[in-house]
Parts: sequence; C-alpha cells; structure tokens
Amino acid sequence: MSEENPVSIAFEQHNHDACLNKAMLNAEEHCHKRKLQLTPARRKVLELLLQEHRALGAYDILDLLREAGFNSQPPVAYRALDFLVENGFAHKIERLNAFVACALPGTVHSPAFMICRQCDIVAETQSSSSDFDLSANADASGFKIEQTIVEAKGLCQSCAEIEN
Amino acid sequence: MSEENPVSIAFEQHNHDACLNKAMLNAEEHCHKRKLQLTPARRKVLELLLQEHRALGAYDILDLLREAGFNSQPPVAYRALDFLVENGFAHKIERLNAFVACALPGTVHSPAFMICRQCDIVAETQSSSSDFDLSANADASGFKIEQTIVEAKGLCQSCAEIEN
DNA sequence: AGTTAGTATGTTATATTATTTCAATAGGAG
DNA sequence: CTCCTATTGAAATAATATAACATACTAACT
Repeated sequence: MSEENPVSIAFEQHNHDACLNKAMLNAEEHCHKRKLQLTPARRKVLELLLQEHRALGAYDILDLLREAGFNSQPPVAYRALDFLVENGFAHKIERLNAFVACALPGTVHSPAFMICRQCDIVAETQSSSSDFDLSANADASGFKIEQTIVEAKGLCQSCAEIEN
Repeated sequence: MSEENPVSIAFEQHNHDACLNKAMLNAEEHCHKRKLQLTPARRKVLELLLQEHRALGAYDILDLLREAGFNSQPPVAYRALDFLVENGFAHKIERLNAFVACALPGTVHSPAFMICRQCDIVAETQSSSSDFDLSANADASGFKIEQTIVEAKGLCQSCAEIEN
C-alpha cells in the first residue's frame, strides 16, 4: 500500500512524526482558509489524537491536557473534541465512546473504521460510495472482521414530508 | 414491500400487535430450543422493546420496569439487555446508547440501521453480505441518509498473528 | 428428597461518559 | 473605543454503565 492510498495507514509502518506534522500543517491551513480558530486547547487535543492511531476517551485526553498544563475540566476536552469532529479533524468511535484523528481531513467522506479488539488500534477507511466493500479493504490490510455496525442517521419519509 | 421482505418493517404500516405477538412466540421457541431462560425480567424487557420500533435507553427501560412492578436497579435492565443482545433478540444502537428489538431474530445477520433524527424511529435492514447497498435500501423506504457510521470490530493482522 | 454446580437476581455502591449553566475573557467589525 | 460573538473558566450535575458480593433459584445427579 502506497502513500497514495492512505486507506489503512494505521496498519502500515510509517514515519509517524512526519505523519503527525503533515496532519498539523494541514489542519492549520484548513482552519486559516475557513476562518476557524485552532486555539491552543483545540490544537493540543488534535496533537494528542494524532500521536496515536488509537481512539482516546475524553477523560484520557483530559488527563493528557492536565499533564500538559491545560485546564482540565471535562468541558475543555468535550468542547475541543466537538470542534474537531464538527470540522472534520476527528471522528467519534461510537462503540468505544472514544475519538480518533481523521485520516482524511478536509475531504468530504463517510468513514468506516476497523477497530482491533485486542490492541485498540483504529484504522480509517473510506466508504464514500454508498456501496463499498469493507471486507475487501479489511482483507487487504489483514484485518479480520468479527462484527460490523452500520448506523445511518437521517430523516424517515414521514418526518421528511413534515419538514418540507 | 411485502411481509416477505421485513427489511424496513419499522417504516411500514402493519398490525403491530400481531408483529409483537409473533416476535414473542418466536423468542420463546428459540429460547426453548437453545435452553435459554426467558425469565420474567428478560421477557418484559423484550416486550418493551418490541412495543416500539424505536430505541429505548437502559434507564427508559428501567422506568418502565418499575411501572410494571419489577425491581428497578440498573443491573436489572443491563443484565436483561445483555442477554437479549447476546442471543440476538436485540441490538444496541451505539450512537444513541439505546436498544432496539431485533427485526430478524434467530438469523445470523449483520444488521444495518436507519435512524431518524427527528422521530427516533429505528429501522433495521440486513447487511449480511460484506458488500451491500444501504442507500438502495434507504431509497426504497424513503429514508434520507445524512450520515453513516460503519464500525467493524475484529483483529488486526499483528494481533491475529500473536493469537495464533 | 438431598447435594451440588451453575445460572440468575437482589442490593449497594461506584465508575465512566457527557452536559448544563452562568460568569469571565478575548478578538474582530464597525 | 464599543459592541458583538466566540471562546474559556468553573462548579455542579446528568446520563450511562459496571463492580462486587450476597442470596436465591434451577436443573441434574445421587
């Protein structure tokens, strides 16, 4: 798998410092373009997430923030995470109640995650087309899927009718 | 959509009493076959879930259990829910931290859910093949997908190697 | 029937995850 | 400079979930 295919970067050997720096620069650029404020706390949380290809819980992040000298009330972490998730820099892994840095920031995409139950590594892959083959992707990275959750949020027909 | 295709029963007009009774009979039969104990609390929780094509939180269920004269400490609900989920009678909707009755109990399947953000209705559909078209299914039921979460749990290559 | 192993429930306490609320502060637009 | 908005500080609490241990029930064997 090459640099062109970031599909399962988490599973690949790579220069992680470079991976992190690149992602931070990318985030800075995006925030600047879209006039978003990458404040110190938000920046730090993104860095923390980027440091691992694992999901971190909000309270893990809170601990790390405290260690780094930041204020450490829960809203600090949740607000930063909300910002990052809303703006596409991070994703929430619902089944873990935890968060990962986005592997494809700035692109419109519908992510799919492969989560190892043993080591908790989280690999992100694209499911941008409605009809995609997660299992092919898993096979390619040697990931053995045991259980898949698919949850689509939206509007049912009756609610859509009322809204219009 | 006919009775043969229960794919989005939640969205369809149907005789809900019959729907519920059928599901309860089915559950009883399955438990009997597999020597599982469908105890009063478990039975009641399944009934409560079957009463709606919506997801109920554990504490909603707890309230309903209390009203029905059951013991209402959290473990009562969680234990019953664990039983139902483990044995395929219910599913957890991770993004809602809530539970729905399974629409296809007793069959091995990998469910996909369509969750209306407005009315909270939850429709279950099959994704048994690794490569399925949720959007076709959504279209057929008039559901407008806004965001999809796909989370596969399993073993990454390195962990699989260690385990073997 | 009595014994025992396994399963299920009662009960209390506590852990974990997340939000509400209101006050204080900082950064830009006019 | 002043107003407006976004952000942060701070305290409290809500919502979700589990741990731990005692008790009771069930089924299967003796």
